[in-house]
Amino acid sequence: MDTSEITSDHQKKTARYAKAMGHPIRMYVLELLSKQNCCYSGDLTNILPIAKSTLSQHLKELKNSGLIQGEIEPPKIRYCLNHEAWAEAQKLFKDFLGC
Amino acid sequence: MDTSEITSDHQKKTARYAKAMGHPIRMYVLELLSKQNCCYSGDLTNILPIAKSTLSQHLKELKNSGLIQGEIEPPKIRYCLNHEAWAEAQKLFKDFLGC
DNA sequence: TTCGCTGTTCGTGAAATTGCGAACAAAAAT
DNA sequence: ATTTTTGTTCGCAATTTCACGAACAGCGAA
Repeated sequence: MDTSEITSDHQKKTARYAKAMGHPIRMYVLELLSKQNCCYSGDLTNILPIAKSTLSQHLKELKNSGLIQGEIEPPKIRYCLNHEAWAEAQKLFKDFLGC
Repeated sequence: MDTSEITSDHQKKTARYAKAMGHPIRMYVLELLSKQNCCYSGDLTNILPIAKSTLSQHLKELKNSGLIQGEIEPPKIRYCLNHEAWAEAQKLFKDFLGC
């Protein structure tokens, strides 16, 4: 079905950000990045008890949502928050939750 | 794998709330309830271009997350926010997003 | 007792998600 | 040139999600 006429653009956007946050591993990554600015994928692989392919998938989902971005520093990749998207998410959830 | 030792309780909780918010239809319902206090399932069925069984599934997901609750007023059901869970979600997302 | 209304559950199908190991690719190190 | 390191992608399996129509269940109305 097509709900595009009922649900608003900000509802779709908020839902998209929420979906990206809807997994504890991704919450962990986002919280880590909001505290320390950036991190390396390899470091996360050493910390988190999941396969590096699984971590790669989670990071991809966060990138696809726009919340983080990765900068290649061969052979590593440095991940950080995408501040533009982060600010947008802040505003959307503040408006939505009223806090 | 078991990430229960790495991801914290608040990260799991925030992820759970985020998951419930991760669909535009559920965002629509939550926003409606935050504005007008309560609504009837049947009214939503008339507004939203989705099958009533689909709406029932979405409402069930919101109930399972704790964000809403339904009160039976035969033959209808009246849905409203669960203010305790809503307040918790407000705090969790405020702490997480820093807004 | 039967009918009508409201909402849920079931079964289905398709798609998405989640996890993994293996294979691959790019770059640096040797 | 080869090896090592880092991270991605593929294929797989299992599960979940999302959508629906049909059947079911509870209640009030007739």
